Amino acid sequence: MVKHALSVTRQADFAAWYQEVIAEADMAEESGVRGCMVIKPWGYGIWERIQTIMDADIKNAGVQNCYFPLFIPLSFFSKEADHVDGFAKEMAVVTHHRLIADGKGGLTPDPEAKLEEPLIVRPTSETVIGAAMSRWVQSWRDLPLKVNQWANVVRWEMRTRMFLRTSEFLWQEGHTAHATRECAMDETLRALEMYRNFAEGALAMPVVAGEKPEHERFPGAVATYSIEAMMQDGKALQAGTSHYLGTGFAEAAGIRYQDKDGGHTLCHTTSWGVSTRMIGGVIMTHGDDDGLRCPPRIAPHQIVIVPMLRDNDEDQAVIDYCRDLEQKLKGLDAFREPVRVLFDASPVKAQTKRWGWVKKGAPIILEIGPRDVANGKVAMIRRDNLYKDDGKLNTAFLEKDAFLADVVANLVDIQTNLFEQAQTRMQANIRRDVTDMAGLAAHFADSNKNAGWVEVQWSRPTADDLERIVEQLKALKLTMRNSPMDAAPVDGACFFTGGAAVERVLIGRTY
RNA sequence: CGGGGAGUAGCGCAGCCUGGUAGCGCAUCUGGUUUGGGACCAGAGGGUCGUAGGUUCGAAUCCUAUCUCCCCGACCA
Repeated sequence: MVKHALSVTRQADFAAWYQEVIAEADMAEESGVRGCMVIKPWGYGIWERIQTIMDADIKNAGVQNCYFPLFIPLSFFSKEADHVDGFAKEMAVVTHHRLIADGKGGLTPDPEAKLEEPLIVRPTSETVIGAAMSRWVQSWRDLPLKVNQWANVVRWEMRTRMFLRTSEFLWQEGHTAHATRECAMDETLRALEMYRNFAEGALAMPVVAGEKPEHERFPGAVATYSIEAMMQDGKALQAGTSHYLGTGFAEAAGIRYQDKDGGHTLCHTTSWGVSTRMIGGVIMTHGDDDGLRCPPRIAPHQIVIVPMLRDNDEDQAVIDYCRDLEQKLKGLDAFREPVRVLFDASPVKAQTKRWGWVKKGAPIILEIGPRDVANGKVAMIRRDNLYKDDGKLNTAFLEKDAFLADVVANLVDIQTNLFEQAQTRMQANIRRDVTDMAGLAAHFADSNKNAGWVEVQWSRPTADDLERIVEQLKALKLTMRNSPMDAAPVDGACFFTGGAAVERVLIGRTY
């Protein structure tokens, strides 16, 4: 029987396990403000890694970073009707600009300082950026216009969960304007592919990229695409979205260009984003009963050196040996970046440090004691392979030089291993042999097991027909996730209507 | 936003029913003995009991309001 670092297992209570990982890995904590969290150094460090890698991808695609205001005038926001319908219910509104004493020792908004026009706190920035684009775009020579911002946004959520759905969250939002529908669609799909590659390559999180059904679209979008990841409990997590917005936002904001013939034409716009939600996805994709397993590419520290100090004369030799290792490791490159190594010299017991780094998910933990110094060895723990078959810690005692020669390959192997484990699990849990609603209900009947997703063929009905289907699925607590880009061609009848199928769609439970 | 549960030391909890100025385990600090699967012994420090009102001679305890968290539902780019 293996003794695990966490008190709750995934099997026993997945939701409680998820919260314990966040607490024990010291990633985030409650803030006292409803739905808002404090992101602590280990959690924020992972976010910084996500930013670093994705920011390079974004710039590589010819997109430039900007910053737009947190506050949006209500009148800007009101311009696109569908957009308003989608977001109005969850908006934070600023109505005053000054506080005065309330006479009871506290403060209250000064009624004299009411804003003439309320400001909303951005839930997304299509409207302000659209206003800027309308100034920036004059001629066909100004297109395409591609900007991105890293920012916080606020959506007044009724029910929140750390990283997965918080009232305030951090994200990047890319916004582009193009001359034609084709160019805008290319950009929408480019962003989607960028996200797929990032999720799979950097987060080691397999995803299905596809188009959202009509009723799951972003408010105001003509087409919405997503990457969907499967968590260890089988639920889907929408981990990134990309929208083709047509000309609706351009019309609302007045984004027009003068073409070569002198005519004024509306632009086609896109927007796309990923958020701190991805961190929740990493936890639920790679975490185990000992905490997080952080993929090396996004681990703030890829290798942590823990000295086994004993408050005696041997300590200095151990410290020197560790420092030497630290310097040699820092000179190496993995994934085309310098290796990130931490020598954890904090005045804490070695065993406590070890389990702390296990829970945080540091990919490689080195334990260095006097015996290693004397023998020229290191004791290495790989976080993706923590235990031996007998349940004991799988510590490898390696010659220092051999360790240094293999360490980059080990990091790459951990990254690959985490991806393959998740990939195998996802593929094993997508079923394609469910043929009717009764079968679907039966498949998802036991909510305790990982039911995964079911892929069906459908005719993509609209209006009332679609609504009826959505209601049927809702009764089973199911939703349509997306229609995979790389699904097999259709070869049968619609799962719901019996008509001719036009595409495949994934059905599952969701976060 | 509806239903349910909870908020007492850094963490996990008891005390509340039956009001009398707060306790346990872990963690922390000091000293000693230890040390490669989360050490042991001894001593010590730490809490306006979520917040604000009310009842009372007296409130963690009773009443009211409110904030935050968790679960279920509705909602959800």
